Amino acid sequence: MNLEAQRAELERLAPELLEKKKIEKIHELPELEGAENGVVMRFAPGPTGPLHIGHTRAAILNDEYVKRYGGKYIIRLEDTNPPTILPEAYDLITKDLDWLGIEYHEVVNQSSRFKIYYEYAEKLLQGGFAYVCTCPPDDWRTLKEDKKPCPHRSLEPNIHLDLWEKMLVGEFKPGEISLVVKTDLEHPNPAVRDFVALRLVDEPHPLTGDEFRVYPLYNFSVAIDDHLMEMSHVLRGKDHLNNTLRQEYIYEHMGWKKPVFIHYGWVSIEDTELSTRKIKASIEEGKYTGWNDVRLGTIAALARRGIRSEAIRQYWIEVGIKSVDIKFSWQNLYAYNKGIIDPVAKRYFFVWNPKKVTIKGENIIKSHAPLHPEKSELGNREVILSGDPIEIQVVSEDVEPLSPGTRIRFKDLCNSTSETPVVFNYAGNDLSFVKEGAKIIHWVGPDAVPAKVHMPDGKIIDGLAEKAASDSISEIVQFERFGFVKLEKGNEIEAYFAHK
RNA sequence: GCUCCCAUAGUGUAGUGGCCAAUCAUGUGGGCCUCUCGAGCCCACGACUCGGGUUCAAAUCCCGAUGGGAGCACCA
Repeated sequence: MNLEAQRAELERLAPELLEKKKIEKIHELPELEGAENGVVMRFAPGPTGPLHIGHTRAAILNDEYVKRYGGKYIIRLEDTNPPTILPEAYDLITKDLDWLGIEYHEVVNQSSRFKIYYEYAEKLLQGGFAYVCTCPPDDWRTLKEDKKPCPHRSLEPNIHLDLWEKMLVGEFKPGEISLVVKTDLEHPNPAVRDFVALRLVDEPHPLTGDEFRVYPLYNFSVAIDDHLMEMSHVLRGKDHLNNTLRQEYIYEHMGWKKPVFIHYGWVSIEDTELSTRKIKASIEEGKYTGWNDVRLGTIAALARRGIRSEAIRQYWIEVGIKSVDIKFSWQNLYAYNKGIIDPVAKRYFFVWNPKKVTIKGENIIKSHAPLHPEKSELGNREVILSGDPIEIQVVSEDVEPLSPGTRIRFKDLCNSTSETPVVFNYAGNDLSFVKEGAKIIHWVGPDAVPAKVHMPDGKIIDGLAEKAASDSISEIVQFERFGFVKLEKGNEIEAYFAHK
């Protein structure tokens, strides 16, 4: 029986089986192994600047899991490299997290934990799992690349403890001494052989000043903190795969139970400047107006444009925690955002590239345009136009190509036929006109206010917005036939473009 | 150079050996619609990287190739 025949037979016997069942699948994150009794998770940014879209995956996904399983969510600011710290970032980051809807239970600065790090450094030294090295950094690295130990590696713990003491009290200068964690010099992966755990920094720290000179390095402080803070799961990007390998040596040296490590894929975000260092420099040069310049991918910029945090959350949940490398898709993010804001955004007319046109044959026309096409309860924008002839402004491109006699419906206003591209004859207000093929265009009356739309590429589109739009300052609205924007107060109407 | 990770439509995703003639979303094209180049509804387009192997049966397991990505800092 071929496919057609089978189908025909089925149709005869059990037609209901042929109906395609539409399964609305709600996309969910996969379960986490060993999470049944709650989790402790963390998000650990360096306070080098405010958060950007790239940070939100880790921040949101960890949050999602803590919300799902219950437990504790710790924000740990990894401020162990004074030169790169931006003091205001501490506040900017928690503000960004709040905006994102992250429910964290604790905020910890690593800079407040130096004594703890020293304590564990000493333990590692005592156990023979670390050594204090005074080789020139380059020499030490070269030896490591050749799988060779430096002369200090095999010395007795007592000697190291003694040097460590001297390192702490200030007998050395930065670059002269460091504390190194032993891993496996024979390891085929050069990225996991012995790594430096603590070093000297002379630059004052914005929070602790010059109280400490011995600074922990990333892999060391992370391993200590993750254990002490009792992390059950560490969910982070794949770029940390080799760091995990290194950190696991510390767990093994100390005899600690490891958390569950999960690494999601690398995300490439095109066409968006995300480098904190570069952004900071450009702000100082005046190239960007600030951290919330709409050309940027910072949380502050996205919020300003009318991107909702729920959209970002939905996007990352959809993407999930697979270890595939992905391309970030603005388009998909915008689609989620549109789903959220379209049902609530008020509609207004914005006329770019405006052109004055006249309507002859009627001296008073009233317009009631709904603020939202499906939500009549939001009310209308009422405009009364009068004059002889009546004068309005429309988008030039809408009328320029018009040949005489073309039917045009001015949306929510009236019908007309064109006499010339700028002169129209009133043709009643019966909506069947649209059915007959009239083109619908939007317009603004004489009371329109100047408006500027700031596009994400930095371009500014000047035009006129209907007066009622001033009632929605600081809201996300839709400029019909243009796109969604967020309104800001200015001398005129300042709008920041979100997406179509 | 060494090491590691990954591979389903343009993008993201479901899929854990038979129910895959492959899911959903997004996108693109078209249609419906008394008012958006919007929304909604409907239709269409579009993918298992390649080559071997295991098996009655492979998107799914194994090997190899190719391609993409990351790490090899006294940054985080």
